[in-house]
Amino acid sequence: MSNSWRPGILPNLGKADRNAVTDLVEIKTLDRHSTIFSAGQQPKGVYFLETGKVKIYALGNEGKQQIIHIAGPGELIGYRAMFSGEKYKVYAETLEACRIGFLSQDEFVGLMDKNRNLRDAVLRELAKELGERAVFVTHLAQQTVRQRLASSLLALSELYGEEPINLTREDLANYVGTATESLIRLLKEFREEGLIEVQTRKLIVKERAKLLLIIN
Amino acid sequence: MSNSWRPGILPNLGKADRNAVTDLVEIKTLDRHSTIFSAGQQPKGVYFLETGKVKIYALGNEGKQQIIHIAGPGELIGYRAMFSGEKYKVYAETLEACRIGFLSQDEFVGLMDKNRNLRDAVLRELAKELGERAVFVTHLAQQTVRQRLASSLLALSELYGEEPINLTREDLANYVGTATESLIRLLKEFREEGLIEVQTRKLIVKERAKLLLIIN
DNA sequence: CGAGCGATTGAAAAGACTCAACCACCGTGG
DNA sequence: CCACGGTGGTTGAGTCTTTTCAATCGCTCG
Repeated sequence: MSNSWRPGILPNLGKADRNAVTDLVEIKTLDRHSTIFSAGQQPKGVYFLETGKVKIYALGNEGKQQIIHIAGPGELIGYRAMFSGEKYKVYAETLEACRIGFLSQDEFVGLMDKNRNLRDAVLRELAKELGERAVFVTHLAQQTVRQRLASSLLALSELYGEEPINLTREDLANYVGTATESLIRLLKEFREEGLIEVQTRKLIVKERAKLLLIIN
Repeated sequence: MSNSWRPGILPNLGKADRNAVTDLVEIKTLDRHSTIFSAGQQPKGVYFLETGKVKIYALGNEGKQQIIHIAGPGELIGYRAMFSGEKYKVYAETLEACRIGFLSQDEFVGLMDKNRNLRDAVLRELAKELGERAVFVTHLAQQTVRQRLASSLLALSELYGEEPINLTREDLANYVGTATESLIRLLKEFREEGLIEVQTRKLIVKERAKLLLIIN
């Protein structure tokens, strides 16, 4: 039970266990704006995102996207619906060119049967995400858009690491859960307050501490 | 892969598998307003709710509760944090007198090791809840309070079955994710529109179809 | 009977959204 | 090489939902 649990299933496995999964996939390259799967489809297996970023989003009644998660390199994608035996409730679409592999349900479940570490990692990941989502629900319900943008920028800067955050205003708005125009106005405020640096599409978090203060 | 998957882990197991779990617990009675566990505590096992209702909630920054889930008879509670190896992120508190049993982590994990059905049911339940929560996030972000109240009333009327929904205005507001006063005003509207019947604490859904229409 | 919690109402303020218009950048095709 | 079209970004104004604050009510329980 170490504290350094990283996002995703695979990053927390040892090299051998991880390779047991990744050796089975054939990596293909996908362009930006490619759909990996769509809501309503029956899951056939899981996807391994080797490089790139993928947005996972649900569609609201008026067709507005709610981005639930942005997956990064090393993550498995699409396992939730597979395990629940349901159809996908969300869409997965590449945000940039990605290298992605596929593993059929039979193969993956076969590995899980043989490999207790993998089984535990899957269980643990599902449980962890469920907890995160409880917190997320609370934030969404109780925090102002300003606070949520601060949270989002911090989370995204983790994901993007050294690179600047690179999302359209609309995607960012759909991630934060607000209107595009509201997001733009707040970005402007944050820039004027020196919290972030903005180069059109590229955002750089400058003052983590102050963003944390906004969240409070 | 039947379609009639019911909420919770145990209700979807066969009688034998279910009893393997419930036979190990010693049922105790808890009064209304009893705390089962609190955020920050280290999980020691799981709880089996034989009868009664339990609210699961997170606390926001200003101390406001966000009710994530209301558990009913037959449900297991508290497994998420146990599986993720984290401390509880949420609180569990009885909404009425309850009969509850406890099963230690070792006992439960031991059962899972021996019983594939239980293992699968746990996995499936976690995956299912995770999907539900994605939909919930989308609703919270995109729907009006009025729409969310309609959804909530429908969900709660499932849980309460024949009996009227029995929650304080504050709990209901914290479930919907709104201010108590806003909730009260909307309840009044719904009552005037004949959608529900209100007897102080007891709510009865009268017009399911019209509530669905509000959600759209 | 009084305390206190839960429920209710009114009025005002605030936060966020919508709509509409306009700008800016970029790749394309003439 | 430049005009064109389109997508994405920005701004302003007005509206509306929802929250907040303050006050009142009413029931229940010791």
